Amino acid sequence: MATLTRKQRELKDREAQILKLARPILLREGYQGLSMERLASEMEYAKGTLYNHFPNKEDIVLALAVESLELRFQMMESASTSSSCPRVRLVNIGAASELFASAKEHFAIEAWIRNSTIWDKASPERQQLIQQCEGRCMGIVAGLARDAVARRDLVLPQGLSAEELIFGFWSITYGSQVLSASSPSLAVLGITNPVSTIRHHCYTLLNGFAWQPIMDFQAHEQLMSAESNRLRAQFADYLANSVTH
Amino acid sequence: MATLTRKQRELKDREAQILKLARPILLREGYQGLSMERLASEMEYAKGTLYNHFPNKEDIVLALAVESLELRFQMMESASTSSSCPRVRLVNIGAASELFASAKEHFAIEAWIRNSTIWDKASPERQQLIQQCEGRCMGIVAGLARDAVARRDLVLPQGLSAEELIFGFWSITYGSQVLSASSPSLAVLGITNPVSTIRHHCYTLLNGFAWQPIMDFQAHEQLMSAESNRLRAQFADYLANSVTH
DNA sequence: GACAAATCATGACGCAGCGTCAACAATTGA
DNA sequence: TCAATTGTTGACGCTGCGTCATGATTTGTC
Repeated sequence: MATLTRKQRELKDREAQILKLARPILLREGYQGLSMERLASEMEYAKGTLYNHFPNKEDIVLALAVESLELRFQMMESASTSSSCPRVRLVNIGAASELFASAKEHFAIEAWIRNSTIWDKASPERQQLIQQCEGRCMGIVAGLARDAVARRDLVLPQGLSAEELIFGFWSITYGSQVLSASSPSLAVLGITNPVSTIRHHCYTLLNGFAWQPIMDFQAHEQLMSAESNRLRAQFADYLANSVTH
Repeated sequence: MATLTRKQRELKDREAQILKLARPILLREGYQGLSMERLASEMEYAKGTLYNHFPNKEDIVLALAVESLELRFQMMESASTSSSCPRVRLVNIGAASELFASAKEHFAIEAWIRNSTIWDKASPERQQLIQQCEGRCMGIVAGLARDAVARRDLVLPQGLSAEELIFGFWSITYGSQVLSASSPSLAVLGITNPVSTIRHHCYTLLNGFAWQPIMDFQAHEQLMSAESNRLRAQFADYLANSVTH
């Protein structure tokens, strides 16, 4: 019977299945394209069953974001342990952030959850999970800055904490990624290669803070592309798979 | 008659009236809170009449954004002509940008239009208007950078155009503003004063590019707060009025 | 001032999509 | 074997967008 053949499919990790189905829809057709009825019918379940797993549509988006942020965290952690020199580690994290943003099916989710319409309707539990992810990411990078201070590679300017110093890099990276993704035709404005442009700014900012070892931009670029390749290989599954599927 | 008393109200600038009504709703209750029926009933018009002015709900949001960007442009222009020294002018524009972002009823609109769900459904005409505003803003700031180059206050690094140099400042400013507005509790992460933090980064970046005249952070701060006060006074009407009303 | 043409206003209607819930089915446990 | 519990279903209520036939108002013309 039809009922039986569906029952054979696991009942356990349906939540993961839902998310797996929802992610590409959200990527390809946006928030409008994702409807509970559609999700239900494509899964061959009734709508009510979905609501046994998620209290509302917004919570599905947050759940996707948790998955994505988990990936971001892993990439950042991998990048931050791939060297012993704090400045190099920070640059490597920059490469991780670039790579993450290039995977639109992950990065775009972050834009959705910063939308108050979505954030506010999701469950507090899920909201908290996201904040934890964010906190852990900040923890990695701020810790790294503190290492640099301990080693005397970096002197924090009067009035800036390690977290606040990192916030600048977070802002410029995230800001440029948002603008690149949403500003229709940066190229028309004269910005042809935003990624490389922002690399240049981060490099200048690092030198501006006199974060040792000072290097030239060539060396900076070489570090970034090397780490970028390493990460791309390490996380190929999570990046490529989810694009095609 | 009831019909007459409403007719007495101007028939001409109803579009402006609609926007005036819509803005505070959008600010206070978000995109969900803004409904065509509500807008219509609060204006004492039928829904169909609204659709004589705007093809859809999204277009209203873009129209609001055009108004806001117009204000941003004026503030930037005022800031950029309030000194003859390019570096000071750029810092003043930074103050304008801070001030603009502090007016949530304007800044929040920008977040909405970067949402593809909204952008894509709006009319091409309105989309184009927005892009023009953006272009004009970039024009001011990039022109300023070019002035600096002409005066030998600034040497563009190999591979960066004036626009690309400006893009860095745009990204860090905008990024920090988005994060401040949407990251629930930056303070928990250790960022207590994002605005002043980003001032510090911009200052460091300017020095990093060796943009003359090099100054100390004290001087930078003083410039910013002076310009901030000047702008606040000049644009008091547009900032305060729209908050209360 | 009378009448036609053009313009504008109206709100009932069709439709899509969210979330609920009473009814029903399956599973568990004794 | 028969509760009791747990899981599934889809029709239903409701909100809100955008349309359009109908009717009102204005404009233009003689």
